[in-house]
Amino acid sequence: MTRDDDEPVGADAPNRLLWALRRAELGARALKDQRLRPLGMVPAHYSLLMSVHTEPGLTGAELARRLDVTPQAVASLVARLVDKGQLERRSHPRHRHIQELHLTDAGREALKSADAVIASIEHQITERLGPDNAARFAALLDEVIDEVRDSKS
Amino acid sequence: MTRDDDEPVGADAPNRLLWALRRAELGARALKDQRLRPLGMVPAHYSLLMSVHTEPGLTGAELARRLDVTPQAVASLVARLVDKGQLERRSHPRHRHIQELHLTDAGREALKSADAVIASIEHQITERLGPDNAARFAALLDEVIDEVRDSKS
DNA sequence: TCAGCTACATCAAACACTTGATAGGCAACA
DNA sequence: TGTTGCCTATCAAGTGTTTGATGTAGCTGA
Repeated sequence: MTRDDDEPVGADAPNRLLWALRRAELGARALKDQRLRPLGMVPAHYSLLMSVHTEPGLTGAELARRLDVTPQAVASLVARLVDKGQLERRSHPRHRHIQELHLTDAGREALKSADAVIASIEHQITERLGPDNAARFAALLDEVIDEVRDSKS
Repeated sequence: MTRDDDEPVGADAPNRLLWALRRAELGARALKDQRLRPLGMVPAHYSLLMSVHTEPGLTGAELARRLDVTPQAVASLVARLVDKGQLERRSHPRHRHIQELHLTDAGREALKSADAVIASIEHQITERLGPDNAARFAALLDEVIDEVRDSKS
């Protein structure tokens, strides 16, 4: 019986970690989407508003890097949020053709509501895992982020 | 100073867990994509082939549920993989208009190469975390999956 | 001062996926 | 033995994102 290589792939054990990571993120995204929708918002809008709130004056290009999407995708989102009156474009003081992004009052209000929803999901998960495990989980995620970032470059 | 609510959202601490989860998955996906591309494959193809390998005879609709996408998206992927000769449609013995999906030899070969790549990424992360932490990480991910699945329904 | 470089923004086309709607077949139940 | 209901597959249209390419403005070094 020397036909160990008959099986094209090993048991699913080795792939479980990445698979679980994908499933968890997929599920979390779906949940966020479900609970954000009644507020007329989608996760992508929330992420963008939150980024601008954290770093006011961000440009479209920088935002694209933060969110890991293309500048065009950001432009599309920004256009929509500007239409909704939640976001504001201001021209950069030094570079005229560059646009700084800032939240409007309506944007801050929308973000506040959305953040309450996100925080509640966060809280729900933290409660399920327990505080210690939640902290450990966050630390492990950070290490995974580091590892994949390093080996990508 | 009773203006604690001046800040629309709390510190980014409460949102760190979901944010980290998203970043980790995003990074992992990018890494998979980067290393799979030289093999002429994308993560979506890999997932599909792996699912069919694990459960031969899967139908398009069932596959859609496994992968959390719509049947149409699956049909599109399947069509491409059939063109590449890696996947085969067979009509279901009882239900004629239903198509079972099976890997071809070429598909098994492609999956084998791709799985080696994925396993190496998995191994790399496991090594970084350490075996104990990797196991704990997988367990925590499973719990998160459970939690979001339960609260979605 | 003036090339060359870099970075931002944006237009246009291609692509992938979703939502919505249609058709056909099997099965269970009256 | 119809007939209702569910599930599958697939077509068509709409949406969001990426890829590719263009124009423009500031920075840098000769």
